Amino acid sequence: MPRYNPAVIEPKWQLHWENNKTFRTPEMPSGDKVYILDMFPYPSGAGLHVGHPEGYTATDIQARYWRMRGKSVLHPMGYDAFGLPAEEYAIRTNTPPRVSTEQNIANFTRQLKMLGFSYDWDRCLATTDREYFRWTQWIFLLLFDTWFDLEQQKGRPISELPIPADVAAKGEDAVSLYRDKHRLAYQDEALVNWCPGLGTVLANEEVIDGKSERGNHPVQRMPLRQWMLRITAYGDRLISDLEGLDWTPGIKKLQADWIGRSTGAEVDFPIVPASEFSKWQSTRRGQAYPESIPVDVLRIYTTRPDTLYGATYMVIAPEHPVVKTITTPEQSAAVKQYCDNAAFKSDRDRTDGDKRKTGVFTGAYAINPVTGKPIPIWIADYVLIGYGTGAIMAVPAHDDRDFEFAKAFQLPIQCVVEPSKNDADRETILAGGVCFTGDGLAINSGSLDGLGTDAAKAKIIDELTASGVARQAINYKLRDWLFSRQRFWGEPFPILHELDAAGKPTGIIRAVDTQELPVDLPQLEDYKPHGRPEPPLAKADDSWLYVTIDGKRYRRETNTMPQWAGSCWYYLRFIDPTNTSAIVDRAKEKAWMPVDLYIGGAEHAVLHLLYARFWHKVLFDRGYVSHAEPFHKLVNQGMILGEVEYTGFQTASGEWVSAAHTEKGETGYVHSKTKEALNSISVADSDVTKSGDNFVLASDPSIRIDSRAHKMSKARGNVVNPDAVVTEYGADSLRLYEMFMGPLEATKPWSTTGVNGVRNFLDRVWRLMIDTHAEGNTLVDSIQDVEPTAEQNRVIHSTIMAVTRDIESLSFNTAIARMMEFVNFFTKESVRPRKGMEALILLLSPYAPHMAEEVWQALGNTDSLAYQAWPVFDESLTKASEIEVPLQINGKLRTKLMVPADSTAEQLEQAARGHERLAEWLDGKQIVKAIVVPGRMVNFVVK
RNA sequence: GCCAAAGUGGCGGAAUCGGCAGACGCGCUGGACUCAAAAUCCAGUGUCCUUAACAGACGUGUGGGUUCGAUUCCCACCUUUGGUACCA
Repeated sequence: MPRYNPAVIEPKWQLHWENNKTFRTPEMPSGDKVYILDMFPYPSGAGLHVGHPEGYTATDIQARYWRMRGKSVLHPMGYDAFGLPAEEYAIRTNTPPRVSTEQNIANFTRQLKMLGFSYDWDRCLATTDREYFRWTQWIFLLLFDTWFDLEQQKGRPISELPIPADVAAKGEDAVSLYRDKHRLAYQDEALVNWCPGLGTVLANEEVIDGKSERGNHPVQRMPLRQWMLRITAYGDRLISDLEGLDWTPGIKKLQADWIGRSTGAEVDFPIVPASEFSKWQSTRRGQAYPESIPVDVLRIYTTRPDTLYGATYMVIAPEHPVVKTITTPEQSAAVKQYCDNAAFKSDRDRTDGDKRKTGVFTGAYAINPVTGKPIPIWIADYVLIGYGTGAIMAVPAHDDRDFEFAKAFQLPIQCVVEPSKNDADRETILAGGVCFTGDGLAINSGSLDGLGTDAAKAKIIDELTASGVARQAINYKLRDWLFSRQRFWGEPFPILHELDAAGKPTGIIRAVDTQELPVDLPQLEDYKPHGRPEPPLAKADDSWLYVTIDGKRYRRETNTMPQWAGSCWYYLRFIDPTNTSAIVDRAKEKAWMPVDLYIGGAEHAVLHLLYARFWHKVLFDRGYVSHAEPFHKLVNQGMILGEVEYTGFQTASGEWVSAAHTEKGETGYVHSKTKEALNSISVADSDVTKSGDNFVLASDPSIRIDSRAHKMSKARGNVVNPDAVVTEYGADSLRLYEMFMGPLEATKPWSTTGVNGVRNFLDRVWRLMIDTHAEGNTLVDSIQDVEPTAEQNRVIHSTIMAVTRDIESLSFNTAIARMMEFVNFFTKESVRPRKGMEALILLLSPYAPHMAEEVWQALGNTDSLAYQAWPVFDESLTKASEIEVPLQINGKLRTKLMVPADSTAEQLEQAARGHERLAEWLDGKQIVKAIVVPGRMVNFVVK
């Protein structure tokens, strides 16, 4: 065969691997196992993006490498196919979602196979498979059957939930409702994010800036009865278990911050006339801190109980229940207007713009329980109903938001924390003129005076706990997970609502028997959202919608699960994809889990990983999995940007404007002085030159040109299609290039000439071994069965050493560079020992498997190299007998010296002192000190 | 604003522990081969000074510091990218 032709070689080997089931994984690992997982893709209509193969190639290299090292490797692939985009695509193309999803999956599969990934395709699954979502529904029922025992910090079967005597006394229905309230999956009337544009409610995590993450539609808040998952119960464990994971500190922190655990205190402020305060105080002293909030108090949460003496007013959220009861008649009109306004505002409007504080006075007062003074109660939307108790004590002297609010409404500011003596603003802070949020010494605070912030916090909590006014409390930013969606293309809930004789729901719910799973989606002609919160499944035929069991009539739950559901546990199903009696076989689970390496995009750093960890912990508590955490090592691949573009700016009349004088306006770029709209002009590479730190127009250096790589997008027209790259350069070139671009985790721009460069390398490898003039795959004559020379051995063994080390540390770019050096070296050698050539092909095989197989065959092997032993290196052969050592004077490199590699420090120094070039430098100077690092360098400090 | 990551030639990037800055690739320049081109092979390629060589000076965002020696460690600042946004 004359030339390297991937168009022939690649399909040949793909077919070979498929027919021979080369990458079939054993049911159970033999010896060491390694589970290498990709974040499975969403099979969109657009097909594979060049970002996908980046992570997939990295994991494939790992999988192929560890197979050659003799481990049992589990390396599966599947599809996350339920969810909004698939449904929107289906509506747009007027195809049923199941049909369009299957088409998209077929296309993705074709593309993935075209790239030669070594997945065990027999384990492929899609979250939309009935046999898959049967078990997603089963896990939901497990959540439904579990309550969280706070004492044990553990999920337990609902049947073990202690029922209080007073509830038990009220009968079976009361017990049933009590249980429902404690389940990990529960229904709640909650203020939800309703998105009319998508026709569904969204999780907090799916709302960004008051708009839907998907589609950027406005989101409103409205009360709706929804399914919730009690993820907050696992908040502490989700934080503390991060510790043992091999994730970057950044990602861990992101998760911990998202969960947002804070410790502080809940404090009751009585809403009573000042004259009755002491009476209230003495009643409280005699009792425990009440679990539910009494009618005569406003309960707040604070992380700064040490500043209680500085609380000069209170603020409650507009949705707070006491708004109705405490507002005075004089204020009621203003209050009503403010609250109505807030309700109509989306979160976007609330947080938009300059965040100027707004609010209204209720007319009511509460008593500060430490000073006994009445302080006014205000309503403001900067206090959120969903966090803490929905009410705060405002300490304007020591909280930025309270300070701004106090300034806006002329409320008193009382400093109670003294800043350090050398604080520049000390006097102003003490006078209440500037807000001070740092730690300091308590002042104007009764018994706390003189204590540091932490000590003051501890003391005030002790005192108030003793007098029944406060207690220590923990809060999370994380909210319970809103789990239902009003869309068609998702897993139906396996839940039945009991109906009375008149067909009205009784409020009693029951789980669908696990034997009846899966609950399939009904056939629907019209599944489009209609902008009302009634789910599309409600339009199903009665035969689907209504069920009679033991003479009782039920209506099916018509909400569906969010897209996250299926991806919360797919890694478990890969272990045992066809099991019909359990989510996964216990022994297999124990043998294969946890996932040893998990690679995917950083966009899943919070949501997917948090949700999956939560489900995994519930499965763990209930004894279905053997590890508390599913993903041991996590790596986020960086984004691949489009090619670098040079952009210049011109006025409407065609005059160039330097990029230094432009800024981003509302619709595009404008002149920073005149605000005149500018046109962005793409400038050719050849018309640009570098000047200082910037690029400028070659014809006019005063015009700065913007140079950057942009995100790939259809609108910009810079999307690179993997199909086209494979057609032009081959899959091995695409794989190799994506690994050669730079570190896996870095964001990096695409470069077509770069792809050409690695293709060039593969051509060189080919010519190094294959005689391009002969018929068939004949080796070049220079490959001979001889022992390598010492120099050749050095190259061979140091390459094996470096490539092995780099592959294990995921430094693929440097591993490829080492192989290029190997090829550059042996291209010049007229005798190429067969051993060395075989080693190179094995080293290269995880990166460019098709070509490697082809050359391996030409080298006379009949089997696939997929399970060939990885080359071993002899470290003693990697070392040269003589090395070049730099000689420095005062830390500056002056010359170099050839010495035997094993020279001692003394020998090195002697050799250096005798070096003639150095003598010139030492002339007339005195050597004060000599620093000698054997094998590294010599440095003389001279005067 | 806050959090995270990052700033090295014309470009992507490399440099286990603080020890020869710029591996490898792209691009560019020159040469060989060719009628010619492509392909291939060979050589060169951080900036500046000097006619040139030898050599020298400078050089890892900026300014300081620690050190015999700093891309690497410390402090301050600037810029870029990503995330996040009133969580009391």
